[in-house]
Amino acid sequence: MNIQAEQNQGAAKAGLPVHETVYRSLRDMILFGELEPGQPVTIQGLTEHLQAGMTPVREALRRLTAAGALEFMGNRRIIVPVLDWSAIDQLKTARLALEPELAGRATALIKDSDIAAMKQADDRLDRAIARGDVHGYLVENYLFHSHLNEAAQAPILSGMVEGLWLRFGPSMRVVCGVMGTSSLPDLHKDLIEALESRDAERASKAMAEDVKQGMDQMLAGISDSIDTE
Amino acid sequence: MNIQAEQNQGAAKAGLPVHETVYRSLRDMILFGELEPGQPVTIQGLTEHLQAGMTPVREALRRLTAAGALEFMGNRRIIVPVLDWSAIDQLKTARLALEPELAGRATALIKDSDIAAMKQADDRLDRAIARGDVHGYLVENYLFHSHLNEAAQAPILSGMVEGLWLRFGPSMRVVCGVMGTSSLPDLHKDLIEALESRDAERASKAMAEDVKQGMDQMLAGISDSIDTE
DNA sequence: TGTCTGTGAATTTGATCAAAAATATTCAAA
DNA sequence: TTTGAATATTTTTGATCAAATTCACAGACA
Repeated sequence: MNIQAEQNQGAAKAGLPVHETVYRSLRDMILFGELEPGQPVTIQGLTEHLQAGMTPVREALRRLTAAGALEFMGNRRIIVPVLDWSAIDQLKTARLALEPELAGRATALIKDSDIAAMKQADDRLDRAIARGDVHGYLVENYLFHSHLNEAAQAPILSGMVEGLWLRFGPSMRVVCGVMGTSSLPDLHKDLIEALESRDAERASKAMAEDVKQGMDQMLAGISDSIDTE
Repeated sequence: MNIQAEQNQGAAKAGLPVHETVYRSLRDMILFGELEPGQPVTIQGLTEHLQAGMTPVREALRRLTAAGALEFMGNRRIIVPVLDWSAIDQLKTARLALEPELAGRATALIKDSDIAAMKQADDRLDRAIARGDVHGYLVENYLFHSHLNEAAQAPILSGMVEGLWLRFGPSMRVVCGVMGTSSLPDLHKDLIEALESRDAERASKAMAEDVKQGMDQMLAGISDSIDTE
């Protein structure tokens, strides 16, 4: 049995319905770069890959397409979206509109234990970069940000941000693969300091910078891939 | 056959898959106040109401719950969400972050024919208010805004906004019912003038005001309903 | 080039199973 | 006898699956 199928089985143990465990498996695959932009995603392929029935897979795919994490072509085909310049620009706009706001809101509410958890994630992130582990980088970076977003206690806003991450997840891997993880910006330290001193303004600014650098890197990666074709 | 089932059949004529037509029927029901906050939504009820099979209905429901338009309770039940103060506050924040941006982007791109269509929608909106037609108000108001959002040619951002409208759709009707449509703000005229003079800054500001007034009215409606219980 | 047909995948239906809610029933205590 | 809590039963509803259908694409053929 493959890794995803095992994880799917493991999640099922928790008494969750199959469509939910399938959804989570797929979400993680998208978020952490298991899927490549442009890659077709078939129902039957996933039923085998995840050891699940057709209906649960269909439902998980609908949820992901509704969120924009997958793209539904007219002709009953589903693919992993390929982001063009405009898409990345829009994602940058949306992230800049929401994530600094969440960081600001989180500052007043976040507990020391949460900050500690973020520090740990950031440490693991640094080590992942040091060993050139792209997957590890993606996981820890997501954990770092999502932990902060959760702390803001604004489920609607953080849910929207989650949707944005799902959209650019697959493209992240490609960009990281091209650029390497070494030169990636690290404003996380600044952000953590801002949180520790409960400086909402500074946290918000730091987050804005982090988002800006990340998305600009994606934009740069896109123009590269256009040049090299 | 009921109205929704007929519309569903009508949409099916266009060669669209059933799950798509079911989705659109349900989306319209949510958007235009056919469903009440707190109301349970059952799969089997919808299969009869929309004259469709189980699977397409399930898929439509998954899409809507993924968008936050419906809420998935722990015990397999789905209801129309009841918005509390925090939810409305978050929706206000998100709308203020996105819709003025879209209005600004649309200003440079919008065609005169689009502006004309918006004017017509606004006229119908005024007439709906005059005759106290809440449903007509909701429809035309949505058409007015979505027309503008489409013009911005930013499908990711306008998709996000669409999701927000789905979240507060059901609560809109309740608020309108309590307040009446007569006192609702009308910054649409100002917005249209800004578009005609291609003044992005002014269009953006006008949109921000419109959103602010609309959401503040919802917040006021909520505190009313708390007071009166 | 255009049409036809086969193949494979998506879609849809209907049936089955499992879970939760609603209803009815039992039994003990006042 | 009546009340009420606990329990059993029925019914409704959701979850899953497997079979049948529909549809889109690709290759064969005119």
